[in-house]
Amino acid sequence: MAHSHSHEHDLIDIRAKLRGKDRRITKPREEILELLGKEEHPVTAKTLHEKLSKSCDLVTVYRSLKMLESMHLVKRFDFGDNTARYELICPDDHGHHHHLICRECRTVVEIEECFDSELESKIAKKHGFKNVTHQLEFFGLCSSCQTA
Amino acid sequence: MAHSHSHEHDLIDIRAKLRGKDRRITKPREEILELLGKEEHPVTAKTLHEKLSKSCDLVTVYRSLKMLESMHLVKRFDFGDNTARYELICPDDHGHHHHLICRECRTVVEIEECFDSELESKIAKKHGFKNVTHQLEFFGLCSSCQTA
DNA sequence: CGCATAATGAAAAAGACTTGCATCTGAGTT
DNA sequence: AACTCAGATGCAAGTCTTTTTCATTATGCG
Repeated sequence: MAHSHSHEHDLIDIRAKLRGKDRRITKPREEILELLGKEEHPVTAKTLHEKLSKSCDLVTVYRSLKMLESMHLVKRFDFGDNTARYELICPDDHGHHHHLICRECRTVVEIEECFDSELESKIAKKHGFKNVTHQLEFFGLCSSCQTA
Repeated sequence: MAHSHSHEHDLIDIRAKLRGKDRRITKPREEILELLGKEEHPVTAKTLHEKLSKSCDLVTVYRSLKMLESMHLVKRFDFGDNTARYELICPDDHGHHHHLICRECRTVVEIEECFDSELESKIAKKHGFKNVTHQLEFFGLCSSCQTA
């Protein structure tokens, strides 16, 4: 899936958003955002920290991700292995897409398909909820792992 | 959602399944299954252990849940708080249903609705995956928390 | 430039889950 | 009913992810 467009624009947006909330633009945060922009799939804090070549503490990675999530700049995913993964929310899909994960080798495929949104509003209405979103992930056996 | 039917039958089934796999029916396991049968919503190992009035070690709860999951007798859910929750798979829905969780107070509502299964087979086919399942949870603000 | 306050690093803690190992027990066999 | 042994348990300790505390540093507004 495409994170391949120019990021300069996004970065400016993000800076503006941070300033507006009394948040500072620091080196760790810039590096984290830059790295996230290059990732194809959701990454764990630990992986991110390793790729950052330890230029900041792992704690800072955790803190930054949490903060960025609260500002809706990144999105958290759960692949069922007790480890949070994060992706930069890209304007294309408003951060809304899903994944298909191989139960065996953990390969991840980005999925743009989703069910009709009226299902969600129906459910929201039925139970008196507002602001309903969903987390949807698919799990299966990828072609390589089927034979093995 | 209904876990309200007779459990005797289920329990017999379960015993048979366990025996067939060289698994033993022990007091902790019986109690865990019985308790799970009474739960309305997925529960964490810790909660289960507390309700078990500590009649067995927490480790045994973890081990049992893992084992029962591998035998497809219970299902694991992720509500995005780094803690696994488990539900007894009831034959009614083949263990397939979803939840609507309040982001604020963490109230859980069981949801029977789901998208058309052809979406899943379409995705499986498109990426050469087999045996595809999905995890789907809805998050929102329940009526009480909207006003607060 | 200076200052208030947000962010960071380091260490420690918290929390969920797992593992090692000695002991115990379920359940098939005699 | 006793025998046997693999599977199950308890307890202690360990791992892994994430959070907290607190002293120190640094961003960015005035």
